[in-house]
Amino acid sequence: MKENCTIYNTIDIISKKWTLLIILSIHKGTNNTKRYSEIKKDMSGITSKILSLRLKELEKEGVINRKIDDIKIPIKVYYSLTDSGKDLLKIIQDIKIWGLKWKKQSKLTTRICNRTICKDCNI
Amino acid sequence: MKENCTIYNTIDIISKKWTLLIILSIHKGTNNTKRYSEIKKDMSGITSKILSLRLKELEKEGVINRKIDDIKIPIKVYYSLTDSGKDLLKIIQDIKIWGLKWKKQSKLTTRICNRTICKDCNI
DNA sequence: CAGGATCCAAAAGGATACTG
DNA sequence: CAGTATCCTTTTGGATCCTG
Repeated sequence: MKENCTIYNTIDIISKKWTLLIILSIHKGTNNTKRYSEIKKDMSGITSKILSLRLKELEKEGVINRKIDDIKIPIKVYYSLTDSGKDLLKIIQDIKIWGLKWKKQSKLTTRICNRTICKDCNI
Repeated sequence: MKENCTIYNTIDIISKKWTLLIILSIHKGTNNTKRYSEIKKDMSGITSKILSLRLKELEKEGVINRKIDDIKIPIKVYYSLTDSGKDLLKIIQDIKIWGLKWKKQSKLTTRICNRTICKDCNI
């Protein structure tokens, strides 16, 4: 089952901690692009190790692109969503909608993101 | 971020190992209902500990219902999807579609579920 | 700036055995 | 049948320090 099930395998890709939030963060950037340090600033609590790990995984999975500008120091690295990455935004939004619909009451504060366009998530 | 983000929290609920597959398995049952042992039989590889753990989590989250029939021994326990559980099926299907669209080529055997209605997943 | 390296803590999951 | 209990392994994530 594990080896052959599309859902099982796909869940494996997208369900890791921070992953979907990272995709959202990149999506928020101008032209779907954001730099490493900007993403890190968005994710309060993430460490550089985990962030670079996730970014590597996502790049390997073809969900994001990595573009390095090392013409001048300090170098800058830009991450952007690929087409498949952009395709994930719909799923992320559906997950959000499900959460708002069914989970809003359970762990709630007024600070939770509950607008159609979320202030925190921008989705 | 962790505390207030709907997506972050919702991901936490649905991304655990086996969770979505369990939901699918229950969905496959007659009237969206399935017994513990039947679910276990569906998930090749899962242990009873993990299965009962997931079922408890999902019940607590209001995604599934648990109905016990202990009139005669051996007792039987029936699990079914709640409305919020049924609502997740759409998301699961979208995840599958995403996986089939973007991941089919990457780790592929012909045995992967790739029909509109999957033989393994029934979704 | 964008990470890599190292070490460590915690969590998650699996194997096995047992029970009302 | 539907789980528990116990023990153990693996995975994951975090803290801290370092570097081209």
